[in-house]
Amino acid sequence: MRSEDIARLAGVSRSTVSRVINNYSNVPEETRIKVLKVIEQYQYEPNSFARALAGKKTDTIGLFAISMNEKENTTRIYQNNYFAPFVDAVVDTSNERGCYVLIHTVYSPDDFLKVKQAFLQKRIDGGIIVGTQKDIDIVREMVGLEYPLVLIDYDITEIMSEHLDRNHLAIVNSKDYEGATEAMEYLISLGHTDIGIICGQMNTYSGRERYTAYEDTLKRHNLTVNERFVLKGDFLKDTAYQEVKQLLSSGGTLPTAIFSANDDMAISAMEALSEFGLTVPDDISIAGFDDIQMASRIQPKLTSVRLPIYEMSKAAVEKVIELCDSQQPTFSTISFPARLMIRDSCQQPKPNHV
Amino acid sequence: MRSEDIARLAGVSRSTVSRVINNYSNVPEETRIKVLKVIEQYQYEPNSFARALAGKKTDTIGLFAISMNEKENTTRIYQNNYFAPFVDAVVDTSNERGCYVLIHTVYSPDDFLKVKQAFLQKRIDGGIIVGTQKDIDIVREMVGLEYPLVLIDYDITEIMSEHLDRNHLAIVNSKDYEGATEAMEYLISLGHTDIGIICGQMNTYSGRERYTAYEDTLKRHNLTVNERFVLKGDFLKDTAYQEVKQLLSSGGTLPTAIFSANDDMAISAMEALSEFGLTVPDDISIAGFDDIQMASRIQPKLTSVRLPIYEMSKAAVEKVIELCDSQQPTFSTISFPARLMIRDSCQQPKPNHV
DNA sequence: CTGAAAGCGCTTACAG
DNA sequence: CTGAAAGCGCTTACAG
Repeated sequence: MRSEDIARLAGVSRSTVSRVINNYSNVPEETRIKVLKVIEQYQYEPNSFARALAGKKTDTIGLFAISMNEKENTTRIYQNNYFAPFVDAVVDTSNERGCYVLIHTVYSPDDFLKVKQAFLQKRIDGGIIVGTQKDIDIVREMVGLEYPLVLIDYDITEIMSEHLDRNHLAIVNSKDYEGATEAMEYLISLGHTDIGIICGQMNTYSGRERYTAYEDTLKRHNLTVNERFVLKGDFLKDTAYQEVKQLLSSGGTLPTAIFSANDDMAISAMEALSEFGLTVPDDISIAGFDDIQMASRIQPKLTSVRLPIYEMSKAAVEKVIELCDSQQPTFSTISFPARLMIRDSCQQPKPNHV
Repeated sequence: MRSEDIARLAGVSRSTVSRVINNYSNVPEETRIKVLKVIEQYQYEPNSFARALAGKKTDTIGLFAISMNEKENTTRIYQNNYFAPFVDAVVDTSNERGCYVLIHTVYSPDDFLKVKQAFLQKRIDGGIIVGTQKDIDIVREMVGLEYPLVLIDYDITEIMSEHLDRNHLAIVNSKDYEGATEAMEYLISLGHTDIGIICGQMNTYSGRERYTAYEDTLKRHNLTVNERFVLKGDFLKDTAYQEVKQLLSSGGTLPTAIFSANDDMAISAMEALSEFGLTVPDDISIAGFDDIQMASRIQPKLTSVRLPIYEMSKAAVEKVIELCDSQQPTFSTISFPARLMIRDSCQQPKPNHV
């Protein structure tokens, strides 16, 4: 069934069929109805490729999840508790808006070729990139392609200093610095002075922001950053687990509280602590970040900073669509608030603690 | 940059460019290299739509996740612990095979239109359908479209009796019956005789299989099915939670063990029990199904039946691709083994139990 | 081995 | 208001 068939059946030309499909105003109601009826009857759907070729949009956006250091076959990206909700929300919102979404995972720089291809082959109108380790080279290249693009969680300063703030770009961030600060202030308000951190990946915006908030808050309260308590975690469960184990078995003093740059790592830390015979929050308080589903379901319930993932994803989708539609696109930036969800994993430090 | 440009630059015709792109054998090495070099140099990518229009495949498969009864805005599908791994694995495998994947969620019958459209508009070469509540009408319609289609978790008997076993269809299942039987046998071997079940959705294949295994195993051991212990759960956390609460507060006898048709519901049940002052496994044993990530991370670690999701997804992708490629497609069926992961949530019933 | 040409199924100026 | 025609960027018989 092609538009030509519909045309014949309805007794009009392909042009007219096309006009009704594309909602042109200059077709009389009578004709429109006649054509629509035939279309309905035969369940006709215009070939999307032909439409796109002839200049229409593809009505599909790309969602690219970058996770270069998750090891193959161990941690897959959608089981990563950070990505799943984004995928969820982006697909949802796009579908609501009548857009299809093409989804692609990037585990290696090679995979990035496929992302570029998706644009070059005109498979998508625009794209959303989410994930850790988006180094500037890749972003520069993507931005250089001049297709509508939304970056989730990216350092605006970097964009600005590289003059990448083009008019087909938008950045969607969360206020990680503020959120992390809130968590730190909370820990300090409980009376903690020896506070450790499990860092995220420092080559991500959020990784850096969460760490900087940690450092700044300590300094503001005239507390020192104990290098021994600054653990590398890379946002990865395993890394965090190892690092905590190591700290525990080091024999030195321990922090009375730990702020973890994400929940996955916080939970790993709890496991490590528990295996070491330490209880949360009795012995050590732990606060996480992301407020993943599991956070409120483990024992003790994890105090964590919640990000409005759904709203962020929605904004991202709306932004790409907007960028695709507008003749006069603009560069824009939007940042969503984060908020501390206080639960059971933190309490005052034991008075007898060294 | 179009093939014509490449042709000019390489001093050949578009036909030749197309031949090297499509790996025709009858182009001399010299010419091939010459063309390839130009393509490389300009990072040319053939317009996917033009290719598709001219008869090539689209190299994209659709992944449709059906979840008609998750309520809007409460449980989103990718946070549903059953779907996330599928999405993960399907995207992974497809990408490896050089395929893009178009993903779409179906929350309502209306959404199904979009799935049909994806086929009708020729956006995809084939599709995979995963999810609960795939009723036969919809399947019949999809199969009727005559596009390569793979159904994950679908009752083969139903397909056969409806004569839907067409040659562009494949079914990928897991041995839920065997897995559930294993769990039940295990519970019985521990000494349980009063075993309850939290059912999944009975209009899904896996929901029925898991229940039937429960019933059959009890009968085989001459144990009776106590209707009071058969709880409706619909695979949903909330429903399960409510039902368990209700059973607990009913005042009647309680089962000594509960088999839950999925882990989400098992965990909800554990929450309900804990709020009621009951401990797992001391007071009541619980076994789940799916072995989601969280199963091994909660306290106590949940005994659960593991499904080889990754392998199933991979098989599904390979099957669609195979169906798309072959001129002589066949109807096929494949079923993967499930296996009980014994952890800490089950033990022998207390001797003093009524 | 290779080019000219038709065709894939649309959309959209253009002309009337 | 509407049709004929050109064009989107490919692929593939066809002919040589």
